[in-house]
Formats: sequence, structure tokens, C-alpha cells
Amino acid sequence: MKNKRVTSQDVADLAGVSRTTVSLVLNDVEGIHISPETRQKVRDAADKLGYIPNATARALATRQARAIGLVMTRSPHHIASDTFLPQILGGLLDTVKQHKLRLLIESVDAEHQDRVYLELARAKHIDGMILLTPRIDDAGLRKLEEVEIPSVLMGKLTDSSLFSVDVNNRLAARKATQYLIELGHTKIACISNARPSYSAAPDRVLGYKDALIAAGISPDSDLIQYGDFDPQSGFASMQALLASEKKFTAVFVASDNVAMGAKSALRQAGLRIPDDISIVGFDDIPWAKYSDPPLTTVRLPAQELASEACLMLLDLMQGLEPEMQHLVLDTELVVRKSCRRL
Amino acid sequence: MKNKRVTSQDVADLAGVSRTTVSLVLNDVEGIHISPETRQKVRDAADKLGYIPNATARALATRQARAIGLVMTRSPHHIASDTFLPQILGGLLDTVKQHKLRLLIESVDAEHQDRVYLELARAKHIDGMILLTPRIDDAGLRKLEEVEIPSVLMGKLTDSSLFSVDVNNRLAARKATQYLIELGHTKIACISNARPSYSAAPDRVLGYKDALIAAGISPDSDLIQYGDFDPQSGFASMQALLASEKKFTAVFVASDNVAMGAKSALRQAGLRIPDDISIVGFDDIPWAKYSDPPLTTVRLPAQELASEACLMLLDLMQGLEPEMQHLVLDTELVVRKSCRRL
DNA sequence: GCGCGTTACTAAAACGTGTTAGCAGGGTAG
DNA sequence: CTACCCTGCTAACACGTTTTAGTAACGCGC
Repeated sequence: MKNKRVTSQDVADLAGVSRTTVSLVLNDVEGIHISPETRQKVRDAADKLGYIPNATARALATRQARAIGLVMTRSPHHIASDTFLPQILGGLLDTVKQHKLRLLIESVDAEHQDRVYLELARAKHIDGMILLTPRIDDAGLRKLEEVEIPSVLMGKLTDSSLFSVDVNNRLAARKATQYLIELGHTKIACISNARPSYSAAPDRVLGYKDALIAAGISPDSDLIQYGDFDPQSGFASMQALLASEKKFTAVFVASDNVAMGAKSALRQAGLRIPDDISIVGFDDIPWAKYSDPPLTTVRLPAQELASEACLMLLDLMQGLEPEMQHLVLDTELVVRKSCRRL
Repeated sequence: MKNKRVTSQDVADLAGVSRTTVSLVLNDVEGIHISPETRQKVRDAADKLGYIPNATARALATRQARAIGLVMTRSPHHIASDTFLPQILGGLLDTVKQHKLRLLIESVDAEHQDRVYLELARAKHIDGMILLTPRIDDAGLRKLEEVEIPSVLMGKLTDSSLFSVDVNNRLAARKATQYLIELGHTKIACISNARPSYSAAPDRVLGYKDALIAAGISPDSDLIQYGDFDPQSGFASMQALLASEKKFTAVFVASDNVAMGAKSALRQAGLRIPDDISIVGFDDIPWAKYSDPPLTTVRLPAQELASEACLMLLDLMQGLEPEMQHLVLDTELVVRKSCRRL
């Protein structure tokens, strides 16, 4: 149990060279001349001692943390019930690992927004950050644009100069609603994925309205409810819809997770899917395929979104200009069995 | 856009004191005498310059990263479909934030296990780590015990001297199965949460067998299938059960996520829950309550598990001995509507 | 023998903090 | 008057790496 930390000096001593040489050899620095014998001596010594460079010291010297941050503007409760997060994480971890970076996770509550971003950035614990589901009114984010830390938005902020990766929420929502219209539905309700202050929510509602208007149906605000990420909110929203006098034969729910709760409320009211009410979701989270009935939904390429955001961030971190300022990935309507033709 | 980084030297210069004084004041070091006027001068200067200490330099000097790692022995694909993860993350983020620490996430694939743990530990990017769902045969973990990095297991490894936080999987599974027996079921199948090499899986199967044996029913290995975290595997496992000649009226599925797939397979085979087949899950993930029918399941206190693991780790990091080496939290059978009396 | 380039390395200066040892200056006890 | 302690501060080292600027040795053409 020799607890003594092994430093590059120890390796240098054992190999009979200087610390500089050790660094040059182990980092495979280009354009430098070191004899093969010396290289081998250094490698052997490092192996023998089980030398592992101190990441902190390296970060200080290179001014690079070799880590990126995933920042979420959400309460721990909302994080806990976010079935969408694992996919993002999966995609991110994959890409991050390929580039030998570390991933830091941070949740920001509404109060301390502005300070947190700055601290994270300036304290240099990370080299760049990916911002998840930003709020439209996020003042801290605005300040971030002035600071020189590479960051990529997952989602989109109107009038923001930040780089972003997103899907065309409005168009996707429109296509989903349009599908319901093509099946003959005319009284179509809508439950959003989140409160209007979160950036994707209004866009998806707009897309829903677009489809209605294009079909000559005028949107009825009584048929629109705002969810709040979790099934619970979907349950409450659907109950509110059912309690109102308005009739509807179909509903577009802008989040599978919220849809889960909405479906539950429908069943509890004795309504059958799709016989009485047709339903289209959004996200295509893993269980959508396995729910009862299998949920027709809009597939959001979560992992790709995460990967692309990460790649974009890597470009920025290297001082490269990414190809596009706002990358928009395609969505796809996955038709299963939760809708019926009227 | 003055990109120049603000260092403690800048603050010292502006305040007309030494760097030492700046450090002493801003860190509120106890038992040191600095006049109130000087303190104020330093604070003002720091505010004016927007000084944010460089975390890396601080980490190097204090030999503390002020960060902990969450390490998962899973492929990115399994992470993506893990509905249980957000809860853990929620609990962890909450606790971590309260202690002003950062959270690092790392996934380890089976091949590089041993190296990764060591590197993570020795490179000192983190001060301690929480290990999620370890594999029973994880050789790297064994080595970890020899290294002096504080770590806490979520889950349990037999014969491991590592600190751990877990539930009594065997007892919980036994109670779940027993509930089915009390309802009059005698032909009860079982689908595990994961392959036997993951630590909780065999325990839950053992608990299932315990209940059967205690009731005088001899376990039938044809009625036991092994899932693999995701709904897909539950679907396949249930199909295998249905394809075999053996009859059963109830099934204990040791993971809600896997249960989702199993239910789907049942429905596809034209079987009704709970009329034809009763089903008990495990985990009580958020949607269990909203599924159709609402799933009777064993509640795993995920957030508490995460919080406790984190607190235990914090103790270890401060050199304190936690109260217990193996903390075991209680589970609770949440009875909903997925089982019927025979 | 001189200048010059190449090879194989090293000494020392960053990087930005925390922290220990110590130093003036003044008060106080003996 | 001396010895000693307190107050309020600072100089200098430590942390472990990367990187810049060099140096000593050698070959080689002329």
C-alpha cells in the first residue's frame, strides 16, 4: 500500500532522464528528436511505476480542462422524471469518450442562472458547454454570449447568436397534427410538452395551429393545455380537457412522457385509445413502442442530436467554425396504433 | 471584449495588498487576523474585477478536485434506455449541489474496466466515486479496493469491502412474489432485470425462489428468464415464456422497464392484464403509476439511494468513517391494479 | 579550423492558486 | 529594559504538469 503518488519526476529519475523528456515521450510530441532507446527507457519506467499523469496539473499547464459540461435549466424533480435524458446522455457519453473528454453535469435553478453560467465558464472546470432545454427568458444565457466560452444550445433561442442543434419543432408538430387531420379528425386538442417559457413548447403549439389553419380549422384555445415535462402534468392537463365542455376526437401531445399521463387520464375516464380518442405523441422515447396501444409519435433523434451538439462543440473548442450555426435534424412520424381513421 | 483572465494577483494589485491576503479574505480562513477595512477593500476589488478563482489551480494547490464521479458499467445503448437513471441523477445532483461539488459522469465498457477506474482515481479529476450497477465479475472493482480513493457502491458486491448503499433485493423480490402467492397464484414466472452477471439480478431471482419454496412450490427453471435492462429484452423474454409449454398465471418482472416490454408481448398474444396474467414489477419508475393497468411494483427509493450514497461518499472524503459499511434502505410494495385474485 | 545544421536532450519558466513561515511594530508583564 | 505575545500582513514555496529557450556533442563541407 504505497500511497505515495507517482509523479513525472519519479519516472524521470528511474529512467535517468529529465522531466521534460518524460513529458515529451509520453505525449508523443511531434517534431522532436528522442532516440528510440530513451523512449523505451521512459516507457518502461512509467509502466513499472504505474505512472498516471495528474489531470489537474496538466489542465493548469495546458489551460484546457479536457472536459465539457452538460447544463440543464431544470429542477432536480424534473430531471428525475425526464425519460428523455438517458438518450441524450447515451449519445453524449459515446461521443465524449471517443474524444477522450470528460462529461460534467450541472443543473441550474432559476434563481442563480446568470452567476452559474459565468462561474462554470470562467472557473475553467470545463472547456465548453452544452445547454439543454433553455428557457426563453434565460437572462444568464444572454450574458453567456458575451463571454468567450464555446457553447452549443440543444434547442433554439430566437435572436440568439449561440450555436445550436435542434429539430424543426414547428414543422414536426405540424406534420403530426396533419396526420390526424388526414385521418378525418377535425376536433383536435393539444397538450404541450412544457410551459410556454421553455423554448420548444410554443413552437410545437404553433405547428399544431399551423396544421389546423391550413386545413381551414380555426384553433380553439380551450383545447390547448400546457404540460410540464412529467406524466403527472399530462394527467392533469387531460383531466382539464375532459372537464371542459369542448368535444374532441384526437389529441396531439408534444411529449411522450406527458402523453403517458394523458393516456392514463383518458382510460380513467373510460375512454378507449384509439376507438374513442386518437393520440399522437412526440419524442419516441424507448417505451413508446411498447405502450398500449403502441404510440404513434414523432421521432426525435435524441442521440444524434446529442452527438452533433458535441461535435459542434468540439469544433468550437478547437477554434474552428462549425459548418452551420444552427443545425436542424430531421424528424419522422412513426405510425403505430394509437390513432384511428374517423 | 477584454479576454484577459482576472487572477488573484490583479485583485491584490487593485486592493493594494498581497495575493496571500486576497486568498485569506476570499476563502474566509479561520483564525487569522485581517482588519475589516482591508477585508472590504479586497472584496470590493474582487467584485469590481469580477474575479472568479481558477478551479484548476485551486484543485492543484489543495489536492482536492471538489468533484465526484458517477461511474456506470454499461454500454451507451443501455444507458439510453435506462428509465431509472434520471431519478438517480436527480438525487445526486441535488445533494452534490448542496455541498458545492461538481458531478462527473463516466461510462465504462467491459473491456477497459480495470484501467479506467484507476485512471479516474489517480488522475485526480475527482475526489471520490459512486459506482452504479457493478458487474459481479468486475475485476477492476476488486483492484479499486486497494487504491486509496473513496468510493461507494450503489448495489452490492459479495465479499467486497467497499462501502455500499442498496436495498435488500432478495427480500423485496420475495415480498413481491409472496404477494402473488397470497392472491392464490401458484404458477408464477419470473423475468430478471438483467443478466446474472449484474449484481442485483441473481438476488432478485433468489428472492423469487425463496417465496415459492416457503409456500411449498418448487421453482421451475423453465419459468425463469433473464432480461437485459430494456423493454426489448422484456418483450423477448415474455415471448420465450409464452412459447414454452409451461402454463403460468402470474409473472414477477424484476424491473419496470423490462416489464414494459413483457406487458407488450402479453397483449400481442391476446392476453389481458390482470384478467389472464397478473404482473408485479420492480423499481416504481415514474410511469409505472400511469401505465395500463397501473403497475403493482416494488418501490425502490432511487433518489434517497443516490443521496445516501453521496452523503456516505462525502464522509469518506473527509476521512470520517460512515455509520454503516453497508447501508440498506427499505423497499415497499406499491399495490396498484396489475394483479388479480385467483 | 570554422561555420552550420542536426540530434538528443535539459533547465527553467510558466499556469494560478493555497499555505507555511516569518517579519515589522506595538503592547504588556516581569 | 527585556522577553514575550498579539495584530496584520507578506515572501516564498508547493502543487505537477507543459513548453520555451537553450546547450553540448557530433558530423560535414570547404
